[in-house]
Amino acid sequence: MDEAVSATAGARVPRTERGRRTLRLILDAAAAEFGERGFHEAGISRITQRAGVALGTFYTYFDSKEAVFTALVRDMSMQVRDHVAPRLSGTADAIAAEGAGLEAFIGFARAHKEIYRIIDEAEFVDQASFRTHYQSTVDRIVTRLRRGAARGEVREDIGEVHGWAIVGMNVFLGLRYGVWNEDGAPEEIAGTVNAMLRDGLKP
Amino acid sequence: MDEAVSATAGARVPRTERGRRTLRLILDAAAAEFGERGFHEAGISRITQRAGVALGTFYTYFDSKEAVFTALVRDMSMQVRDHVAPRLSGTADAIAAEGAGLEAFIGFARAHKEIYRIIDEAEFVDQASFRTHYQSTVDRIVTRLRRGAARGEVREDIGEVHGWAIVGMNVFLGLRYGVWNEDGAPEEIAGTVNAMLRDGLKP
DNA sequence: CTGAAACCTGAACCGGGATTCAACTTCGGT
DNA sequence: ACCGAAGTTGAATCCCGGTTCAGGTTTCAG
Repeated sequence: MDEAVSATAGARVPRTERGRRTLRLILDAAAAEFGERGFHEAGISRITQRAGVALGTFYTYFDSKEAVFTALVRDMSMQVRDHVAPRLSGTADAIAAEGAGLEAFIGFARAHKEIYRIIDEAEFVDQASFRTHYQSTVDRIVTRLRRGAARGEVREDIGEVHGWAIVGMNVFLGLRYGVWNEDGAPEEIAGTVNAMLRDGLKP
Repeated sequence: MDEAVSATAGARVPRTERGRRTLRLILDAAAAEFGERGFHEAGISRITQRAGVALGTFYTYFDSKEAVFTALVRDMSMQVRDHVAPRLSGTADAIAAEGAGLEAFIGFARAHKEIYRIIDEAEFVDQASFRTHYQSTVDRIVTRLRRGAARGEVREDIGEVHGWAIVGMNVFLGLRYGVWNEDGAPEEIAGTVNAMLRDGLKP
């Protein structure tokens, strides 16, 4: 975890170098704690222990347990985007790009199994963050596909529904083949989905 | 809510008529409470108030808060299946059947918005129930598609990956177009997905 | 009718953990 | 050097809700 501290809106901004260091410690500890135990089982005191700071220090930087969580959702959201984005360019066409996106996402999920315990648990802890994350993900997908349509690579009638369908696929495949069990190579899974996305399921 | 009480394994089985009535009251109250507030915000005392019984009565039927929740997940899971299954037959082919399944699911989600606060929150409260539900859903989809493949209606290489992809699509579309916002007719959404499933996204 | 099992009641218990705060230490600019 | 701001500390406070239980009521088989 080496997110830019600037990314963590909602946190009180440290004025000194020491403060920045401490905030980073707390943030990383929180990601680990929430990732392992989920929001409700996680404890502020456990977070501060992990971080190696006193309990009260936490409240120098965050107003509440919910506040760190929100900051983390935002951060993870950006991490996913930044990890997937570069893998999209250099693909043959818009459909191949979505396949590459899925492959990158599964890889990310394997390396950051805490992602579901943070972003997805937000559905039940901090709906606003959850919706924002997925809506913007959908927006990016739809934009990419429409550009592909303009280039004649995909059908013309791309809409939000396609975006939500693809996000849903990716999320569940990431959970099943990234977090729960690492059977199957990401490339193969992405390949299967790619074929389905390109030609459909008909024989 | 009028689930068969027999469906609720995990609950202590009532011996008298009065007992069966009370258990049903608690179960329905719990579904409403969990549906509105989510697992952690829900309260046993609030459930018993809704049900119109004393606090202690709850523990005549369930060992813990988790226990009712598990019973409810199982019950909702069966309700979804029973609502979707009949809509699958009478469709033109295996691909059309999946479209019909999605349409039925969105309808169910609109009528039972508590579904995500129960089945999906189980990912963070009772993983075993969550996995069982989705694995069996995937199994059903894969079985259907393979039968379709045998009839020459879909491609031969159907595997688990296709099943998880379809479930993921359905879950996210149900959340977006069933629970969050009812814009768009289920038939249209299902139609869009159907076209995608049949022919893919290529022009 | 009757007595034992089944059921119901709700006040009291209890543990856990989020949040506060007043005293103390370190930092950084002058 | 010095001082105000920034940061740190952890014991104490506070609240909340899940669970227990001893005593009462209802049911129903015989």
